[in-house]
Order: sequence, then structure tokens, then C-alpha cells
Amino acid sequence: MLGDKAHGVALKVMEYTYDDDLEELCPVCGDKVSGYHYGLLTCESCKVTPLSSSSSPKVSTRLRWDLNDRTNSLSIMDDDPTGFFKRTVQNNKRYTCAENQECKIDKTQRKRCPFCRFQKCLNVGMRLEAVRADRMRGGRNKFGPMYKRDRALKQQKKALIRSNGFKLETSAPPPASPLQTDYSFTGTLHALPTISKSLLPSNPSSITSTDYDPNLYGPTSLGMAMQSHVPITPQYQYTAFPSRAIKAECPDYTSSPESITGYPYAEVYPSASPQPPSLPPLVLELLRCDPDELVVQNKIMAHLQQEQSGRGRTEKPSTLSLMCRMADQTLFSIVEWARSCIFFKELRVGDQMKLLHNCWSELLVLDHIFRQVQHGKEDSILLVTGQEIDVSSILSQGETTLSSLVQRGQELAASLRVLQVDRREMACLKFLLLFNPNVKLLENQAFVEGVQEQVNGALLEYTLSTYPQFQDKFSQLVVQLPELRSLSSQAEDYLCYMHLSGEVTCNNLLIEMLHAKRACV
DNA sequence: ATAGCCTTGATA
DNA sequence: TATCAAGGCTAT
Repeated sequence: MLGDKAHGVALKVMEYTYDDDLEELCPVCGDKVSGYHYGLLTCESCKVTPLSSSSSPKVSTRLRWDLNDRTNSLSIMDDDPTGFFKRTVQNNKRYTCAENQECKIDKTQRKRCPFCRFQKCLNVGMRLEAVRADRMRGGRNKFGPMYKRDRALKQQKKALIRSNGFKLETSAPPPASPLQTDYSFTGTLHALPTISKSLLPSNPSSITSTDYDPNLYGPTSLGMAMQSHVPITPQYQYTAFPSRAIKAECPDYTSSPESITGYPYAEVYPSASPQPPSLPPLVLELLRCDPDELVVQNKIMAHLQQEQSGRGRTEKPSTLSLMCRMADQTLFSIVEWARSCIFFKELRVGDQMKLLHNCWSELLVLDHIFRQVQHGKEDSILLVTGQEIDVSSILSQGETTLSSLVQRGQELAASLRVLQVDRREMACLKFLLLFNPNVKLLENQAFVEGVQEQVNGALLEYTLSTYPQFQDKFSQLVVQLPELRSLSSQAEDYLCYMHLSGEVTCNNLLIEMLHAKRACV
């Protein structure tokens, strides 16, 4: 997922190493941070914008706004609030972008395009819920504990970086701000010339929560994750906060709209790799669905830390259970990714769940493998949290199945490294796994087959045009998939075995997926 | 409309 | 009681 930007990240980390918290830069415009505002560290000028509500994160923001408007619309509308984020939200402002909705927002140009500025506020994670509907001043909001954790996390990361030198340069960057170049979301999906309209589901307007029938699927984590889907509106792409908050007692601090909208990678690091003249539009579109690796990493780290702090310091989790929780959280990210993906979000929830049940472990393994490809070390494994584990330390445990899994994974990573698989190809492979035409009993089989075919075509076209000296790169890539599937299947078996033998006890999405798949077979 | 500074008030 | 993120005020 990191791909071409690893280099830039490393540089930024070096700067950060010598930074103080106060010297952090506003993730929206790069100005000096004045404190936590609406969910994250921003400058004073970007702070000014919202007025909203503070109810359950499961309810769409738009819905809450509608409720607000009904209850105190006059007082709100007649107000003349100050500040950008606050102004925008409180006044329910709608901006339009005169350009392509990808304006660069920095300290000097932030006033030029409020549309892109607000998009960026949302994309970097400013929280609408932090704006108070009642305009009550003072006091603390529900984000207090999150700010506290965030501070602790920053400290911890700094300490980690200090103690490890730059060993973890691409993997343990500071959260958010100093790294964020430009996350302005290009909200428009260009008309894709590919999938024929006739293949689209009869109800193409994405999924509403009513599409999900709990009686059919049971009150599962996946079900809840899928249920939280709210249609994305064309103007502001912020209406839904994806549900990471599976546990009711845990407010949805970790999620942010960027995981739904995705980042325009190609635009973020334009100079990272020279682009060939005609990149297949579908490849760019698939790439655009990819979440930012750093955002995902921060979410997972924050979640694990929160879990650990809730558990108390006395019991130290085993490495295995930690890894499982890590995989579990990665799986949540994968589900979020899928839900926001082009094509996938057009499917009905039933088909979405069938596809995910089929390929979750493959996507999980692929995510792991690609991290190792970028990590570039044969003798150590890079975890999603940025930690490194020596392969030898795993092999020396004498767990034959685990050792075999790790070795196969390292070998597959090495093969892909030799092929120099890039981020765009990776994005295609993920879709090829997700839209598996062999999944049975799909409501819209033809659509899935169509996507598979189109993505195959786009990947072929991409590899031929980008790597003309490497004519069979496409087939070399695709031929890796059987090994990936076999590996993930072995990993599932291992997980199942560990679960049955009581080694992995947590009742989570990982285990749920495991059981769901076994139940189908 | 912007953005720097001020006031407020629940929580640690 | 001090802290610090909310909302508010106001010169630009």
C-alpha cells in the first residue's frame, strides 16, 4: 500500500524525530498547530468551522444534521459564527470547486477554495461530532480520552523512533500531520468506459442499511460493519463514519471519513514515479480506492493501544493473541476498503458478504505479503504496526505449521519482489481476489464476472504499457495467485486449529469470518 | 470570510 | 484548582 511514497515518508520521519509536539504542522494547511480541535491537532484558522451534534457514531452525520435543523434551525441559521470548519458545518455551507476538486491547500492558498479546504478537513479526520449542536461553551467533550491516547501514542512513537534510529523509517511515522501532503478528495468518479450498464445490479444506488437483513446473516461483526454503510452524497463525501465501533462502549474515535472516500494516490505523489502516457483509467480508479497506509496503521495502533489500556497492565497478551488482534483490525480495514470500493459498493449486501467471506484471508495475506515486499528484508517481518520481527525468532519456536506459513509467506514476498510488483498492480490483484467469479449463489454473478474480466484487462494493459520490456509480467503476477490462495487457506486452517485448541479465544471478526466460511463449505 | 485572541466550564 | 478544547468576538 505504501508504494512509491516510502521515500518521502522516511524523510519526513527524520524531520519529525527532532520535532516537538508543538511544532507539529496543521494537517489541513501546514500552518502551526494551536491544539486539538474537532478531533485532531490543527491550526487556529482551520479550527473555525463546525456546528453539529454529538450522538451515536452509527447515525449518519447528515441525518443528525437534519434533526438539528428541525429542532433549532432558526437559531442556527440566523447565527453568524466564525471560523472555517465551524462556519461550514454550523451554517450547513455548500461550496463548489471551480477546478477539479483537487486544489492544493496550504497556508498561503487555503482561502482560495473552501470546497477543497473542507474536504481536506474531513479527509484528515476532523470530526463533525465535535461541533456542538447546543453551542455550549467550555467543558470537555467525549474526545478527551482520545486526545489523551493520541498524545501518549505520539510520545510512544517518538520514543520508538529515537530508540531504533531510522530502522522503522517507513513503518513508524508520526500520526497524521507532518506526513500529509495533500489529501483533497477528487469526489467525482469519472465515467468509466468499462463495465456495461446492463451488468450493474438493479439497484445501483449503493447500499442502504435496509438492504442488510440481520435475520439472514445474524448479528455479526461483519454484518454490523456492512450495516453502517450510508450512501455517499455527491457534494460532501462525509456523511458516514464507517463503523469501527463494533463495541458499543467504545466510541468510534478511530474511524474517519477518509477510509470511505479513499485517497487519490496518484495525485498525492505526482513526482514519485513518472507515469507512462496512458494509464488505464480503471487502474487509476482502483488505486484511488486504496486507503492511506499510514492512516490505517494509526487506526490499528490506536485501537490496539486502547484495547490494551482497557485490559490493564497486569496481563500481558501473548504474541499470538496480539498478532490475531492485529490481523483482526486489519480485517476491519479491509472490510472498510471493500465497502467503499468502486463496483463493490454497487452490490447488494448479501453478495458483498459472500464475496468477503470467500476472500478475506486472501486479502489479509496479500496485505501482509505486499508489506514484506516493500519492507525488502528476507530475514525479518514487518507488522502493520511498524514492528519488526526476526523470522528466525519465529522459526526457533518449533511450531512447524507456523514456521511453514511464515516461510511460504517470505518466499511469496520474494517472488513478488523479483517481479517488482507495484502499487497499481497490487490494487488490481486485490480486486481480482475480491471479485472471484467462482463464488456460488451470487445474486449478481454476471456483474462479478464482468468486474473480474475488466480488471484483468486493465491489469494486462497496464503491465504491457508500463513495463514493455517485461512482456509477461501480467501472467507472472497472476500465476502467483494460486500460491497466495493456498497459503491463505493453510493460514485459515492454522487459525482454526489454534482457535479450537483455545489458543485464540477472542471473539472477533477474524474468528467470525473463519466460522462463516467453514459453515458454507 | 478569515483568523487571532478571548471566555467558558466539565473534567482530571 | 488548573487544564484546555469548545464557542464567541472582532479587526482586517
